[in-house]
Amino acid sequence: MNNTTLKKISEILGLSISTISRALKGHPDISDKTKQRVVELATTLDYEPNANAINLRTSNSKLFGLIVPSISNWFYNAFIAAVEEDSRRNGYSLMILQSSDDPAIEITNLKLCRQNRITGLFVCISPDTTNIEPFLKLKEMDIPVIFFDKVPENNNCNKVCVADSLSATMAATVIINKKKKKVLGLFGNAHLLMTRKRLAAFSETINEKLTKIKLITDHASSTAEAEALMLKHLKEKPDTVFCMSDEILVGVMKVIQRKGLAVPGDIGVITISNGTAPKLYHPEITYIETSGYKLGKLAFSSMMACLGGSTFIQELTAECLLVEGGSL
Amino acid sequence: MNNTTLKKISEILGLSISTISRALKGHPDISDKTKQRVVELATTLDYEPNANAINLRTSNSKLFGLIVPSISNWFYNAFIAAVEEDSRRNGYSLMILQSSDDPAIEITNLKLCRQNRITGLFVCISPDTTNIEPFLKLKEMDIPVIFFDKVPENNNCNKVCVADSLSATMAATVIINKKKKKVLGLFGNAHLLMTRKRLAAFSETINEKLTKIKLITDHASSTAEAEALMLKHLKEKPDTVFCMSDEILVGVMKVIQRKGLAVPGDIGVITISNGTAPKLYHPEITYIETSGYKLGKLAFSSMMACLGGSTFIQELTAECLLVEGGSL
DNA sequence: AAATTTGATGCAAACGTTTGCGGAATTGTT
DNA sequence: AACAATTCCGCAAACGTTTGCATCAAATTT
Repeated sequence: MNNTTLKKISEILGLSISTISRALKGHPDISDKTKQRVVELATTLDYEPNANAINLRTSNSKLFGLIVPSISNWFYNAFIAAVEEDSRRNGYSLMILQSSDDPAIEITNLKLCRQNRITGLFVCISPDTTNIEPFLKLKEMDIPVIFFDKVPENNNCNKVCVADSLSATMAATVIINKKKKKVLGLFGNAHLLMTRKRLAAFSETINEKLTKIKLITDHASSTAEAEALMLKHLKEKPDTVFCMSDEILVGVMKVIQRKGLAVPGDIGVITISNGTAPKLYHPEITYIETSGYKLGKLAFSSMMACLGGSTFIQELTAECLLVEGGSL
Repeated sequence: MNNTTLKKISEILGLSISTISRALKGHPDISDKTKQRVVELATTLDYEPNANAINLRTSNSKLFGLIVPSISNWFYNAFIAAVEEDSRRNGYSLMILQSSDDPAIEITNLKLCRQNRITGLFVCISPDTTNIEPFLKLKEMDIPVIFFDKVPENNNCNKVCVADSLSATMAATVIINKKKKKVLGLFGNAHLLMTRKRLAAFSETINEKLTKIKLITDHASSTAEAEALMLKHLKEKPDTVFCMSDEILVGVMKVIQRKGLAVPGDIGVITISNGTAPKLYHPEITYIETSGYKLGKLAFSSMMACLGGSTFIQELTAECLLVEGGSL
């Protein structure tokens, strides 16, 4: 372990440790000549400051924690990529932990974050997390917590979310404008807040405009289930299918391929998505973009605001966007 | 900042810091009664040991670094998930950094790892990284470095790789067994070692068996390019298309969908993949699995071996596996 | 020439742990 | 009753930094 320390440099140069420390960070008290000597030796010795010592001394870890159900997910991927990018640019490191939808692992991960004295936390809670006390406790310790995507209903915390209602409304509007007559709406797990919001907004929009659109809705909590439901509802001859998420879309598209249906000739397709899945098909699927990347950027700026002293509790929403494919 | 420390506990209990420290970790020198008192107070005060102080004192960070070109990638995702899982289970934390294929960012990330005194590093170098000296320097400092996936040609380092040649050979064998006559093989960026290996193994196998199979090969370095090439080569009426990677597969499938071709009726498809993409289509695409997850597990065990004192330099290869879809 | 300012550096404490060693009180052994 | 062993605990140094304050020589001012 060939670790260079300030002490080692100071001994070689016959200077004190504090002089080395100051020289290395360009403190005006130190003469240029000394600075140069120090910097030179430091680079040849491959000196790297010990982050642990610095954090200990300054109690500023420059480290964010990020807890997410799974990193193998198109949406979270994009979110993480954005946060990682901004963190690095701002001199922060990121500790990424996945909870696998297990509240116990979530607690373990949280503990890890605390032990590492993170400066702030980004967290997407698992669906089964009922007790968010441990997270709020961080806040009491002046460690900002930004909840994202799946957020607690509690409203005394900072949240950044996808625009669930708006995105569903936008999708519905597109469908209406295209003069569709019979729509199959496939939604996710019914007990998720996200699902309830999207379902409400979608059916409300479809119905309120007196469009005489016939709407069939159902819930699938996995791709396989979506596939089965699509197969079933196909008998009712919808002219359009709306998918609440990528997970659903993939199931739907498998049925469409299996049945050899033409898109949009035989059936139109529209989905809400981060953008990855819609681009896998031909024609590309028209979708309302709810970008994980944008959400990540938003979360980061919210974090920086908190660190900047803002105690303003807010719930932010990432803008969404219609991206036209050729599927409708 | 309501941080409980050993000192605080010791003052409340009228004991010394060392006693608290020992009590908390079940040291035999401490009486059961004291231990109980200490543990009790520690939990009510939400004591969490300061990892920075521990690392500084013990110079053992229990932290791994992981540098990867991009985390938004099906293969790396799976790899990361595996490493993250094993790390947590073994009491390690993981610092994940993405280099965006930029050698400069790679260096920055490496520096971050060094400053945080990581215990070991997993790294997939970017294609443009020519100088791996900085990585080898870590090794000299007794910090194990496990190269994965895209590894340097230098053979004095630990590597874990996908079985490039074998996977391509397996795919070719499947094609031969299915008595295909005219095969289009689409490969990736020609200057990558991986591509060269796969191309060599594939065409060698196809040709050597005197199968009279007609083989057309080409190189695409993006999905869009693959799409264009597929479109072009379709005129030559291949009965089978082999894709070297997911990236290629997606482009190929878009053309197949666009042309309304039936799989496997009009054309057979086989690919090498981590498994995500092939399952998006119907019928599911037959593929040779090169699992990021398995590779992650392998990398982790290799890391643990190094930390266990093994100085044995080795290049490991993850096994691969034929997964039958219905596309051939 | 004395006093003051300026410039460059060093001292030492602190951050929160771990751990070798030493010490006092209790218990056990002849 | 004298001694040895055991049990339980505290002292203090060390890990590598940062930083307020002190120091001291040289340069400047009076």
